[in-house]
Amino acid sequence: MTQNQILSSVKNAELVEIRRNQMIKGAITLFKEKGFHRTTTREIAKESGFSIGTLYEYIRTKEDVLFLVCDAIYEQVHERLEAAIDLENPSVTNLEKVIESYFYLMDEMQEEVVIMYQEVKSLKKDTKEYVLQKERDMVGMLEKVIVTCLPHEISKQDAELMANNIFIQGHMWGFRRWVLQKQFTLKEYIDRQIHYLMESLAIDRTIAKDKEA
Amino acid sequence: MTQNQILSSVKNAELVEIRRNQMIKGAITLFKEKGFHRTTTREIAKESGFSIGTLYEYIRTKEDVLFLVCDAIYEQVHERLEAAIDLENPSVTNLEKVIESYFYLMDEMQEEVVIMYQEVKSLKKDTKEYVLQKERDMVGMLEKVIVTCLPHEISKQDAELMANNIFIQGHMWGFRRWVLQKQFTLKEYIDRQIHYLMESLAIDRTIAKDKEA
Amino acid sequence: MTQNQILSSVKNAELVEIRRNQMIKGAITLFKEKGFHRTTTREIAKESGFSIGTLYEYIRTKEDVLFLVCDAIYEQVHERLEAAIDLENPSVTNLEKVIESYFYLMDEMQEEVVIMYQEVKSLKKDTKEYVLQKERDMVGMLEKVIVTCLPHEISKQDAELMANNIFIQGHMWGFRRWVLQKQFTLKEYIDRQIHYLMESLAIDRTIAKDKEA
Amino acid sequence: MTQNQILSSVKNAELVEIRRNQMIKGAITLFKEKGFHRTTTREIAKESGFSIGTLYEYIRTKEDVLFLVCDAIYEQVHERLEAAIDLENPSVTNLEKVIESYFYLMDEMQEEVVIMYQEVKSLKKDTKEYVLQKERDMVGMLEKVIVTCLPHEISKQDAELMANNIFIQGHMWGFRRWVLQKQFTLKEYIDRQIHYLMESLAIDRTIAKDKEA
DNA sequence: AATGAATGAGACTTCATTCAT
DNA sequence: GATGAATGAAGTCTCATTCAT
Repeated sequence: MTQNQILSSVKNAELVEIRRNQMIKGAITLFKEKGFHRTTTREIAKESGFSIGTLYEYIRTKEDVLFLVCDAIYEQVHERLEAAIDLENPSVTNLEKVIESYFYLMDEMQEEVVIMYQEVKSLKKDTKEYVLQKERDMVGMLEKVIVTCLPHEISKQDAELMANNIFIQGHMWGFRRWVLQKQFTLKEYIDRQIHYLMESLAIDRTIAKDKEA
Repeated sequence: MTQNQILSSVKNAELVEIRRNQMIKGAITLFKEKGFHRTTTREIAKESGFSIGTLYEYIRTKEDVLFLVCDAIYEQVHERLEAAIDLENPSVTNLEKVIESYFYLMDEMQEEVVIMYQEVKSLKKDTKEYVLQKERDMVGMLEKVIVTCLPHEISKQDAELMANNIFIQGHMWGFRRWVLQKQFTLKEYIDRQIHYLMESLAIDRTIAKDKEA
Repeated sequence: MTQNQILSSVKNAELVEIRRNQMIKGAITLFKEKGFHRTTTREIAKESGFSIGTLYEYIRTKEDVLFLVCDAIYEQVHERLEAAIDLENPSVTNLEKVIESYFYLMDEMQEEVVIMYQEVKSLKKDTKEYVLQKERDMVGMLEKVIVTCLPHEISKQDAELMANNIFIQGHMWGFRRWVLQKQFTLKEYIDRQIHYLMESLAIDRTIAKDKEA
Repeated sequence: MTQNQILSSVKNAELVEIRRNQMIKGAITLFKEKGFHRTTTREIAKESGFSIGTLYEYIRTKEDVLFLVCDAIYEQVHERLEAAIDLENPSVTNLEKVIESYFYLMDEMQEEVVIMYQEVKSLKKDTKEYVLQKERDMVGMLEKVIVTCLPHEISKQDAELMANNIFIQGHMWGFRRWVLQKQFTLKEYIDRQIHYLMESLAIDRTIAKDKEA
């Protein structure tokens, strides 16, 4: 579905998926280590377990690999996030759980997140748009959870701001790890961040409670 | 002072500073556009207004330019931040003012910030350490303001967390501009972020007020 | 066998040998003309009949070419010298024949010898050691012939000295050609050098004859 | 006198000589270490104790430095050799003394000799001719000593051959030092070489003695 | 489909030489 | 006479991409 933006000379769709997944896995390993620009296509091919010739049977340019990687990363975040969200029973507790899940996920995907921060800009306009849209979707999911789970009204704008804040606080755990992970365990980090997020909604909650009353 | 880590064949220190500033200016322009890796040393020389030979009279390698750029950016942030901080008269209002100043600064330096996010990783161990230390210093300044201006006690850990949050919320305005700057004016963004930051300290403030009483 | 010290990205060993031989041939042509330092890698590639990219598929650095050339030259000398030596029937005549063959060989390889004299010093420690060892081997072969073919005893030291003298008298024909080849035909040169070499062993020979008697 | 082939913008002849001697000294130091091609003009200037600009006041091109160096080396050999030769009282002992002196000189000037072997070829036609002529002169001096000191007649050709042999046996001590200087002390080397040289003239000497009788 | 040898544009960097001060 | 900053041609090497097998 999503990978179809990238042309391949190989017709067998199943094979294309297999090879591209090998490629994504190999590329992420390398990008984590040395970044996109310092990684060569030969290295990607080798790490993926096939030859440079074969690599180019499945992509057209090196940038295609970057796109596949970015796409795969967001795809993974999307899946996991979706699985964590349950809008059937909205509640503040529920909101907290989603945020907690998201933070745990970001801990797992620290290095992938760093790749995104560093390399997305290297994508060409079109593919960049596409990847950024996926990112927006993800923030949108958080935003929806906020709006749905809060007991009181919150402006669209404020909801978006909170969603963005949560979003990057998740990333921050990864890309500022050399500072944060010295001072906090993951659990502490999550607890304090959620604590402050909830605090920042306090007054409104009071008002909301008044409304309820 | 800070540039002295990079060797130059030119002896005249004053001239070195002039040329390096030209170089930093030119490089930032180009890095904003196409990033460090896609910018060639020839382009940097040309944009700086001198020949490739002259460029290499003032640096040893291309990476030196990146270091100079990163160093200059943090230097600028440091100066401006320092100027904005007044610890003589600590008060919550004062804290708000510092945060506001910082956000305005981050608006001005959006693209520089993006460069840092994308390219710092390309620095070699030593220079990276140096640059990251400067970053830590900056967060440290925010942390100190928080501790000093809050009317109540706050744990070292929490102060650090808040400082980090503020720090990256400033960056976020720049590197997520395609989202945020569609929904917020700068003033709105600053207002809402400060609003929520203050809220998140609410309970404590109440306690503090109780103490005062 | 000997070329294996130099890494190649190309796996096919047979092809590596073919290309390297092209390269050695091309490089020797150019080194004769302008020396190692004044010859560019592009020129070597062109003279060898392939592109600069291909050149670097078979070597890592320009110095590798020099090593390959030095190695090939000594390899050739070695083979030819070995073929000329017959230790089954040691005799003074036999010794004279070996020396003669060696001088003829040095005549053929004049320019290669000049290359060695001028450029070996440019090799890095390791490869230089390797090449010099090969040279020692060659002198060792001459030394062995001397010891074996002389009818009388000769000290190890003297044998080594004679071998070294013969060795460089062979070279001298090439690197002092602008003097010697004006005054001597090759045959004359060989005759007179052998004459004097034999004379210098005269007394000993007499002693030897006495012994025999 | 000899340096006058090289143009200088500086008029003061005395100064020119001073500066050029500094230059030659500095350059030899560097050429010993890394050869002509790997030494930069900047390094030569620095080692000589003045600036690159000044260097170019006294020469026109880098090759001029090489010429000055080669010229100076032969000049020195020439002077020393001349001092050692005394044709007033020709005798075999006298010949031996000259050869001995020459070998001692070559021991002192080992590295300079290596420079000559490696770099003369880099000189342009004209200057090369000039330097080679000086070399021929030196061999000529040896030749003359041989002819004069030998008690018997020797053909012009043979005298030249012997002179050339002696000439390069002197060099050999330096450029094959890693072999010879392990096996011989300087004294041993000289003794054995002279021994064999004298032996090679043995028969003739006998004849000569007959004549005398 | 898979391979890997071949290609060459283009990157970084050096360094001999000049010339204004 | 001395200086050293400026220049840019030219060198080495890399690597994305192609294509014959």
